[in-house]
Amino acid sequence: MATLSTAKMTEKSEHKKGLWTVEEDRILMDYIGVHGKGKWNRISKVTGLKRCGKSCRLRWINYLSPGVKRGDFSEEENDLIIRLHNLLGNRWSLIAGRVPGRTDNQVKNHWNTHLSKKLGIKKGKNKDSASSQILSKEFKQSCSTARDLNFTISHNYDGGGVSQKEITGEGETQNAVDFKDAQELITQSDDDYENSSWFFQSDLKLQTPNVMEFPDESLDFFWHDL
DNA sequence: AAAAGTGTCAACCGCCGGTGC
DNA sequence: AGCACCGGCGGTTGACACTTT
Repeated sequence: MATLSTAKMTEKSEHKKGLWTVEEDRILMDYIGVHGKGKWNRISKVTGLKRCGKSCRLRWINYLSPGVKRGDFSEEENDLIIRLHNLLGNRWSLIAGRVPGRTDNQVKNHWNTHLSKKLGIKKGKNKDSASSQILSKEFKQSCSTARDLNFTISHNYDGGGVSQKEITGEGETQNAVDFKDAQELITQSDDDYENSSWFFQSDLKLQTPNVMEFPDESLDFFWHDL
């Protein structure tokens, strides 16, 4: 929480670092109350607050924003995060966008400190789990909007009863219908995630990169009943 | 009681993409 | 086209709290 004790000024920058004080929070809140969000780099000029724009933005998003939920994660939230992480990898902002009241930083911290342990996942440079790393640029360029999408989700199940599932969509209505199938795959997960037939990507070869290329809003129908 | 070890999480950093000039 | 600026992202760090010895 905010404290006056350890904050230091750097040699190079006039911007303060470290934990935010109550007074700094108040200044930032006042500024946003008057000017609204955005233009973060102007805050220090307008208010005299010795914080860089990035720091202000982060403080607002992760702490001061009224929509931010505090406290422990519920079982439902854990469940949702695990499912989404399995699907999206370390796309924390995308995951957080589907967990009401939680920020990407909260979700990321919670995953790293609680859920990854719970699931027995070792932290490391696992590019496989962070499947966003292997996105195709061509795909990115070709999928600028949800309506443009012709997506394919492939699953290789050994034990899940589905050896190969391909889902394609052409236009919004068709997508909504076809994604019910995808949703079924997702909801096949049971309570024991460690034993879940769809959890380990190395076994599954769940090819999420395509899915992850969807614009955030285009996923609404996909997550609808998740 | 105190030192050492461990866990948690707020905040920082570097990078990247979008935008405007 | 090239540059600067800004906002956003994921990875990482470090201060503090808590637990163990």
